[in-house]
Amino acid sequence: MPSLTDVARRAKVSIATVSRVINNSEKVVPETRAIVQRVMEELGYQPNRVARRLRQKGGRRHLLGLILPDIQNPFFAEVARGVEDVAYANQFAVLLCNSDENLKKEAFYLDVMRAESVDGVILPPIAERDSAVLKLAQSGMPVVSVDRALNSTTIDTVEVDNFQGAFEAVEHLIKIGHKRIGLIAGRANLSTSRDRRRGYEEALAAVRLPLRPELVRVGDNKQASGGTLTEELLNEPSPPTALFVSNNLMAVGALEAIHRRKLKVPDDVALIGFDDLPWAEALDPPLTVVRQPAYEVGRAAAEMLLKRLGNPDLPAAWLRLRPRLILRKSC
Amino acid sequence: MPSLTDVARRAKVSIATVSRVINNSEKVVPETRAIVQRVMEELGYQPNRVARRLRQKGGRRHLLGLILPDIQNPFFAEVARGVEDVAYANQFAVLLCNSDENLKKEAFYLDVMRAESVDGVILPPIAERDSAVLKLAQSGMPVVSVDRALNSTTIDTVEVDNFQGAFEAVEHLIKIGHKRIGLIAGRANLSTSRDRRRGYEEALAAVRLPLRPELVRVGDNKQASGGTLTEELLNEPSPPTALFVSNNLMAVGALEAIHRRKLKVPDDVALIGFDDLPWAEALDPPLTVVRQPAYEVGRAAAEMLLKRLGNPDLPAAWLRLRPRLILRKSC
DNA sequence: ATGAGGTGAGAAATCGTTTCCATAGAGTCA
DNA sequence: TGACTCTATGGAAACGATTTCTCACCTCAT
Repeated sequence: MPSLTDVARRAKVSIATVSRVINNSEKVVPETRAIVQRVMEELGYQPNRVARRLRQKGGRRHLLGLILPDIQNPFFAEVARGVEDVAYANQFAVLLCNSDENLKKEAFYLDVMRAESVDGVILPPIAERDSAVLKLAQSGMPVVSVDRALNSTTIDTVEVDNFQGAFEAVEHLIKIGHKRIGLIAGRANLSTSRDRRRGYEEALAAVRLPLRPELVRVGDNKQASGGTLTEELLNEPSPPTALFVSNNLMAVGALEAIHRRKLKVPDDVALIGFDDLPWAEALDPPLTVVRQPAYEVGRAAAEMLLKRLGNPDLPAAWLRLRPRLILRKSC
Repeated sequence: MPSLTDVARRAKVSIATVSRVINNSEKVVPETRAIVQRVMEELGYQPNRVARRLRQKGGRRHLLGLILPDIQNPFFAEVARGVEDVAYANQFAVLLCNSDENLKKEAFYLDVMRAESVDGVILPPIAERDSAVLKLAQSGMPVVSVDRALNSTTIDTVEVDNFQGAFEAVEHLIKIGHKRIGLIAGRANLSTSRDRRRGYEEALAAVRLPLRPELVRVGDNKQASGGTLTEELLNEPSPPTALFVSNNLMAVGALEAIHRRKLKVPDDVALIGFDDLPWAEALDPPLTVVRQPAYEVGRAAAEMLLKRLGNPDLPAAWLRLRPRLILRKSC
């Protein structure tokens, strides 16, 4: 693999000149430039990003980190696409890692990010007060928190109005006549779970429906827990007639559990999930969901990060996108 | 961010000694080691991977590249998890990119990989004779081809027995009485598409059923094309009574199209897809599929790559995993 | 007491860039 | 013509590690 030095030697100029040609910074006389470019062509030279990054402390490394809690969750996959498309358009590569909702794994990857000296990091923090992330941000690394909020006002954030989305969903269930509405809430410590739960509670309160703790369960955002918790709820002495499930995977789990009980959706139990699924239409029945603009979330986060790289002194930005209730057949 | 030099100065030793402590290579007297370690602790020192990579030409960079055609396809997401878990267990970070089935994008990312000097690259090649990938491999970069085969015998490959899977699926359709079986094939230029198609053809031939070209359509592996092609097939003068769909996303599209026509699965049209889906059970009806061991594929690929890093002179390995027909309700 | 041998640690080279500073040569102007 | 400014280019330092070479010092045997 040829290096700058090889090119310089072959073109009979100094490495400084070659570097100038590459970065077409300062002036290089057209003839010299032509020669150098020809030699680069001949040798198939390509600058070594590692060396470049080492030297260039202030500059763009054209690399950004994305740490996702679960790449198998279609919501995050869609966020990733949003990030990735913006990155690619700006010739950034994305270093994508999976934290598995595991703080230790996240810490490992944050270290990797720091050590790889990426330009910035985008992530849905695993907990609201995630000290590893806060520390990284304080050390000067640009960080954008997506989907979930961090307990800090100085960090760029892109989130969805979870309260509003949940409120509308439960409001809809009430409007079509449900009085006993169960909630399968998301993992604790997540701003999203809290906000969605609050939406559920206030939608009930708004029409003076009692909040029944026995109809509320807390899951871990995975498909399996959606199933077992739904079974628990259906086993209650007087089970709910409708279910609001705080995340997409758990909603699928809930649907499966209901099928196992040979119950009909929506006649026996109505169901609304949070987060759309590309295959929601093909489910039995097509699932009513609160759709988050996941792609937009990713796109906005990446753009926010790039903007911050351009101007590090910008005040922290906070973007809240609107979710949308998509009515299908499950309620 | 403290550097080796800072640690050395603070510990009153040379940078060489600090380096030796870090890599606990050669001998360092315990006392010195203790001092250095204490200082590293105090300063929160962490070696800079960029600098390390620059120098260390032969050594492990603990970074591997994964280029996926579509991260939103659950099959690839599962592969990614397999890769990622092995990587994490060996303290490797994964540089994950999305080629979007786009050769130009893939080429860009391959350049990034080379420039980032990753240890090796894992990818499902976008085409069978993918010159960019072959060139990279020839330049000495370890490459593992997953899921899809490359037109080369010198590249490590992990694939699934697509022929066998398709054969069994179509054989099953025949066994339950279908005679007019449609095929929605995958994108051309893919070894997987070719093998699955061959499985379809030979399963028909095995029982002397005619191969009807009008019942075969070629899609692009995306959900939308599954839908439109299914509609085309259903519009045929004498439409198929069963459909074998060569990929998971297209199968979902097919299911939706069938629903749009108010037809019943499996009574009006039976359906088998290739690739399982985490939510296949919740579909209407639960989808019969040929399940590929996606996680295993990723795991095996990562292990193969790590093994090659340990011993570059190993002959090329070729692993073919068995898929499994999972009978649900769609046929 | 002296030389051999072993061991721990420092000095310096190196990786491939960027960038600051120096300089040669050309051009400009009085 | 000499002083002065440009400007294109070269030289060399720096980035932060690894690694080779070298050396000082200690031990032990002769």
